[in-house]
Amino acid sequence: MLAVTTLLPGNLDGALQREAKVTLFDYNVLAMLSEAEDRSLPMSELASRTYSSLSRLSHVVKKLELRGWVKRSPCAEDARVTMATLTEEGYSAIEQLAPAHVESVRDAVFDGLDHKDVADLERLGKKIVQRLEPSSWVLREPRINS
Amino acid sequence: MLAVTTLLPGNLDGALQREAKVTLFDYNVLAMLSEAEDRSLPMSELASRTYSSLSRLSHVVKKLELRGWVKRSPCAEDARVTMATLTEEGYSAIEQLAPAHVESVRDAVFDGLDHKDVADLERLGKKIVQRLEPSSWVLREPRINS
DNA sequence: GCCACATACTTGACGATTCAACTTTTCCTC
DNA sequence: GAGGAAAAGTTGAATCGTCAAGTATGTGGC
Repeated sequence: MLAVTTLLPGNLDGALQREAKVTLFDYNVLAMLSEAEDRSLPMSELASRTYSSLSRLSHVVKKLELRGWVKRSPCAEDARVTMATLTEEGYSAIEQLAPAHVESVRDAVFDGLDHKDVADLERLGKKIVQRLEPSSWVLREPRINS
Repeated sequence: MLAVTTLLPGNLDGALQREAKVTLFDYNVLAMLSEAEDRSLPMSELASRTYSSLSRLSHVVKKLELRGWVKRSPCAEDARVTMATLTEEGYSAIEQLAPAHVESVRDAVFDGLDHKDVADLERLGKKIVQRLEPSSWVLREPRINS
């Protein structure tokens, strides 16, 4: 497990880094925003979807904002929350990055597994996440179009 | 998978950090040394067993040396290699840490899985490592006393 | 309607990690 | 046996992540 949890992020991160000076975590932030309604999420929601602390996210979003990929704005209903929104540039950025990243993931993981393996992987992954973060969104997800 | 590879190391690392100001990676370095012959390994071998770069390992071993847990010495046969050796203090340190860490791992992973799950986990883990680092020691290990 | 507590977020400092450069020693080839 | 490539480490700078502290806003009890 140590091998997997060390090598896999390292591998994916390395590929993204070489490709575009972007971290796996950066990528994931952009990805979550790109899939969200209005390409926007409150910081705390984004933190929980990326499994990160608010602090870490705050630093990273600042960096991404400097690159012009994300912007932050206050929320009308609750003055405590900050909304992070993907900009057009941010959207094109992730659109460009996605194919190579998907390919990396396939390469590193899925090309070596058959259908049963993938099903097992999902089952086991969920069981483990269940213990670590029972409230994680991956455990909800009823998959609308299945 | 992202959830697992993020939450699991985070969880274990956090526990060790709180317990003893030690990283999961530090722990792993100590553990690998403690299981090695003479509690010693060449830096490069240690790096490969901990899935780290030589650079990362070098920094960490320097830190552990400062704590008095590890010492480094040149190797007679090959003047390029330096040997990392666990000191007595280092050994007691990991002896003290181990029970709590094992408990964390059980808690986070194995308590939620049955026997079949564990077998599947091993199979999948190996398949993935196979693609990422075919030379990894976890794939050899014929388990002498099984 | 005020006090305490919880939530949402930011910041700065510190420690960890990566990256690129460099040194030293060994191995290979001619 | 000289020259060049590869292997083993180390180092310093830059980036990343974590932690503790701080601010501002909301919420619930009395």
